[in-house]
Amino acid sequence: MDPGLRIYLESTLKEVSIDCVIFGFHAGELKVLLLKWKGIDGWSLPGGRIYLEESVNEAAVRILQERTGLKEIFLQQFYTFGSNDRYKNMDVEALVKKLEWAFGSDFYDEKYIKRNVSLGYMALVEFEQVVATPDWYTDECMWCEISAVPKLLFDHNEMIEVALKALRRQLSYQPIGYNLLPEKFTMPELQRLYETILGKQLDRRNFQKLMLSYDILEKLPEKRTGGAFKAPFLYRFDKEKYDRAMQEEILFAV
Amino acid sequence: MDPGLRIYLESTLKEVSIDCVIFGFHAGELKVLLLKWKGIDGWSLPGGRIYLEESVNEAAVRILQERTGLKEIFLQQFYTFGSNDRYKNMDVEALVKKLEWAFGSDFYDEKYIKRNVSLGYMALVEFEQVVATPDWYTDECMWCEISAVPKLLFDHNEMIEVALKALRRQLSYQPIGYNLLPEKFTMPELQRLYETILGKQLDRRNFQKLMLSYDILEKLPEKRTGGAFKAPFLYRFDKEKYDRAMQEEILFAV
DNA sequence: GCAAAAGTGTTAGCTATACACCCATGT
DNA sequence: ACATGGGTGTATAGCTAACACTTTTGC
Repeated sequence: MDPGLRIYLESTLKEVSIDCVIFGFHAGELKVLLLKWKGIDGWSLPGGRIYLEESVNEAAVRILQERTGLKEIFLQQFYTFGSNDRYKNMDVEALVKKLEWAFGSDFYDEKYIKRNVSLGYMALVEFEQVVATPDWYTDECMWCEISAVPKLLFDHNEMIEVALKALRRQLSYQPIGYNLLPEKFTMPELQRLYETILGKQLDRRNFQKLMLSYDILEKLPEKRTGGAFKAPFLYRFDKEKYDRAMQEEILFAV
Repeated sequence: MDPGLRIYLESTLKEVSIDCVIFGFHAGELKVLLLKWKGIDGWSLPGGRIYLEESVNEAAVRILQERTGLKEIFLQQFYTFGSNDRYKNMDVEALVKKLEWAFGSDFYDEKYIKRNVSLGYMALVEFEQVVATPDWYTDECMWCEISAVPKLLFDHNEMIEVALKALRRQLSYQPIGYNLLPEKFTMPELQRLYETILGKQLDRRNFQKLMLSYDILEKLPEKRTGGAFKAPFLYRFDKEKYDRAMQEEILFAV
């Protein structure tokens, strides 16, 4: 086994790890970041382990930074997955063989694979700013449309489902967008984001009225030029008011 | 150390454990179940460890049953606490000494106390049905009004805060009451429950209208007699409709 | 000029809220 | 009888939801 990997395995918690559902928004589509495992034909969510001396939230921030290069972004726990049959839909024997082949015969250990509690974190990131980087286990990154996620390793498909549900729920009591959109964005872009997350169409006029009524947007004098058709106005979040709305959990009835 | 306790410690996960905020409702007050530790003068939330072969949700159900005698009740994860400074407000040295004195000098082990991730579960229970039972560590149970919780061991005060916040949030998109109230209850009792959780007064007529509009209540021909004053009607939840409302997460704008 | 997207206001229906009087029961 | 709590309906304000035409721009 790679000595670096060994040190990592031995200086981190064994029974608990973190998996991240990293949501990005691009070309009118909600996407998640996936990693392809070395040596086996399987994709998974980015994840990682917790060093003994860091908090789980710190670990999540670190893992996110390692995979995306981003710091100080929206990142929160959404569920902790602790089934003892988290691998029930997989051919565990075959997977273990492949893992041993790829990572060395001492990689597989009951305590690393049989019984692991995963803390699910979800992150909202600006797609354009992400520099996706694989980890020890993986050698390829991919942004995948939420509606076209392939069968993933472990219970990661379920994790995405649960994260999406949590995200939708969150949309009803907190504003979303600060971390998913670039600094300046147009109202139609914001609307597309909401529509994508909620999975339903919204009325343009009502959406605009609603968003403006929350008093967290600043209309800029500029417009987004260069696109085809009529140039839309640009907006920016008023960070202070946005944060206050986050705190207060004002009802966002969309 | 007690041999039973030793077996328990050794057949359970070491880095992860469960703490339960068990909410009950009695005499118009929201209460939580607390346990008093043996040998030391400290109270904590009921908690427990996870056997290697059970899922964390199964463990939570088991722990709840061990402490309250109840099964099949409302129980769900609300947050996972994984700070590495979860004991920062405590005199850890002194606590450890007391624990060793109470449980044997081999009780304390870095891996059991220094770095432990706690899965916070909250339960809603019918106060009257609970037969509170202490565990290995404790010898006394107490229902404590939510507004009068003493300084607890570990970070358990914070846990109650977070649980209460989650409960309030939940109230806005799911009905609550099935597990907190006896089978038959009056509208004023239900209202008191909501008022207690939300921490604010509600209008009687509007509350009744709202609750009835959700179509999850069944009005019974009986009344609650025996009390002073006019006898109120009894209601019962229509379990099927109630469960559907839980599933659908209909907006409960209270 | 035409197709596609963006800007903008009004109205109707509904829901949330505020509010008061009578009734039943125990003391 | 009176004090206390429970039962019930209505009117108003505010919000949600539905809806269409004009403007801009690239082709």
